[in-house]
Amino acid sequence: MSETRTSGLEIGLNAAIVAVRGDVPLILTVAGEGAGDVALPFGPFDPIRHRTLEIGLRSWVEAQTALRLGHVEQLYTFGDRGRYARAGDVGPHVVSVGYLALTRIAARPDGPEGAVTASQDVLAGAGAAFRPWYDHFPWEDWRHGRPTVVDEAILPALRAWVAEAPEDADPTRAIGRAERLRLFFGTDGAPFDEEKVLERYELLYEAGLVEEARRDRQAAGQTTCAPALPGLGRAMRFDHRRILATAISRLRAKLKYRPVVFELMPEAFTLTELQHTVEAISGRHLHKQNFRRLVETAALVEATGETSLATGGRPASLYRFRREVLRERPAPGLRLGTRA
Amino acid sequence: MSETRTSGLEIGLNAAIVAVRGDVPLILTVAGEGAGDVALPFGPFDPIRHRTLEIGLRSWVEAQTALRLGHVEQLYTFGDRGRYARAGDVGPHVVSVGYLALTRIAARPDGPEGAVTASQDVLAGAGAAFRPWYDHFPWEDWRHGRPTVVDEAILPALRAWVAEAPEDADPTRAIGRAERLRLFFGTDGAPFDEEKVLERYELLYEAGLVEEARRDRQAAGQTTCAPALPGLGRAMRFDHRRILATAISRLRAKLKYRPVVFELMPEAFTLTELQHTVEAISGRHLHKQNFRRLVETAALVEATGETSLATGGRPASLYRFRREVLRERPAPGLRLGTRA
DNA sequence: TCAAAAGTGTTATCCTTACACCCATGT
DNA sequence: ACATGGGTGTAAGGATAACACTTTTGA
Repeated sequence: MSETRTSGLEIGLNAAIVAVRGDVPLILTVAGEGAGDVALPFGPFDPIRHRTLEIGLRSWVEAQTALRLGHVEQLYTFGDRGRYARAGDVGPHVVSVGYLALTRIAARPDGPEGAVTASQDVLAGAGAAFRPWYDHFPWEDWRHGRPTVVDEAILPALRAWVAEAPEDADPTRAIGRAERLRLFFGTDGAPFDEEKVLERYELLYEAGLVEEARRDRQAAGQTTCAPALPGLGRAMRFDHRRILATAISRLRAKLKYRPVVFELMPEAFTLTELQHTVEAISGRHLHKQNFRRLVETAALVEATGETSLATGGRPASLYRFRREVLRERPAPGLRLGTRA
Repeated sequence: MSETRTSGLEIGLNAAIVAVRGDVPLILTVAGEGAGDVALPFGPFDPIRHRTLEIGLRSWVEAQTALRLGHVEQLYTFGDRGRYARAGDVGPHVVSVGYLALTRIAARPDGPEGAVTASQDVLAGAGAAFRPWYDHFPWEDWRHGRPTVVDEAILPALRAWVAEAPEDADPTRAIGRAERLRLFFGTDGAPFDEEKVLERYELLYEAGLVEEARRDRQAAGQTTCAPALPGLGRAMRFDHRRILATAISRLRAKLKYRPVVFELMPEAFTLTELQHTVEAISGRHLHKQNFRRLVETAALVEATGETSLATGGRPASLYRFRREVLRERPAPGLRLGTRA
């Protein structure tokens, strides 16, 4: 599952494969070359064997991981390997196409983090594992309010970086450092937009605070590279964390107009489980009553008639996704407002 | 500006370059090989000379057309050349990355359609020309109500196609022919969604109504290929019309949350001109008063103090884009509702 | 004076947000 | 009985959609 190289131009497919277990959004990772090196699963595109990029992606993912992919969506095509790419890192030239894919794993937390299901056994053999995506983006989990790492580490560091050059040197850039900080992190009265995951990551990269920035600059021969800020999550290989940021952004946006959550849910679920899944992905706390009315008025689910006893309180009605909405409404999703 | 071919895998960049003149949205096209063959401008990506795909795109576009591109955005990467691709059509394997780019041309209709501006002279030399995009998508212009071609040609033909197999044979497809017709074309009480340009085109393709479908199926060796329905606009080379459909979809969506219209407007403009440009792109008629309030409350523009006398009636105040909104609001766009 | 297009004021309706409260189960 | 989470009704505020009307120019 590591990059192969041939001469000439090559197309690589990178997959951000997402699942949710309980309240934890997970991303499938593979072990990189060095110790502690974590990467997204990667496969070459062979145009002879596969008619389209998506078919090629599904093919190697399903062969190597025994996972059944639900929704699959192209994210972005990168022609470069990070902005400060090392020559010789990969074959001469790899253009990589990023994909987001959703899959279902054993739904409930049935043991410690290390517990594996049948499909995960297969993965473990290849050095692959689902890991919580907030391990890589601790500043993106706002379910319990603004994360402490934002106030204690990120904002002070970014404010210092803003102070270095409040108005950006680059004249092609539409807005300066100060405004980007304000808009992307929701400071100084600006509303926080949970969809701007990529913007936040790129700001942290540009400010040199994430490990990848330090690594890339060092490789590019820059002498003065400050150490990365601690607490900013686990780095990934190449620009994989940027791809993951793109995936999270896209998924958080898509939730609102397409019923993609249900690709991550078991067949039957309670409304609270559904809410927790949406909260896990969007990184926001939602208002219970409003969420329920939203789901109800959107007619996204129907009661199965069963109830779940595993709640710890009053038993909850079980629901299933109402597939018919796809035929009825043009954009069926959870049109979350600013609060719920 | 035509496809070159070498051995091995190659990356091509296709650009949908959009401008607006008066009430007419335009797309830059180049002459293909055969007579009447129209294509999107195409250029190879050379990873040695250009660090990123976007830099590569801007480079050959600006070199060949003397156009200054504003907003540039990646659309989609296609690994195949149409679903019924002919072998040997292009070099062994070309993966093409589609881009949307916006540019400004002489704003007002200053003569017949053939009139050229300075930059268009350069284009004419390369066989390139801006042409109205609704030439390729006559069913997408709903500014004066539902287009006649929809009622007279498309709906009857699609209903016949639905009657052939109301429930789709393909079980992986979420919704059947009947529902797709209803949702994508807004029949039987479903609301019309002007953003579903790609979905509509693909439906017409699948139903075998557009010229490209006939061409591709014939090339794939299908014996029974009904002639394409007349009146369904000018076909394009390869899958370029699909790329253009993607571009229009994306632009219509983006209008609503990013101030991209202004990339197509001259420095100063009247509110009616702005409205007409938005209507031209979105293909919808907008309610004047509501549009004006929208622009005003969103604080997207500011008066220049000048007035325009070229209105044919009462002179109109001139406005310019208020760049500061980029710093103030997180998603500044024309949040068009269902009516305005 | 009339046509043509600019520009304004106001109301009914729906959707979003937020509040406070009741219900059914396990311990 | 009480803790825990499931589940509901309803009112305030704001945004949207639609109405009809006045103003300023050129011909």
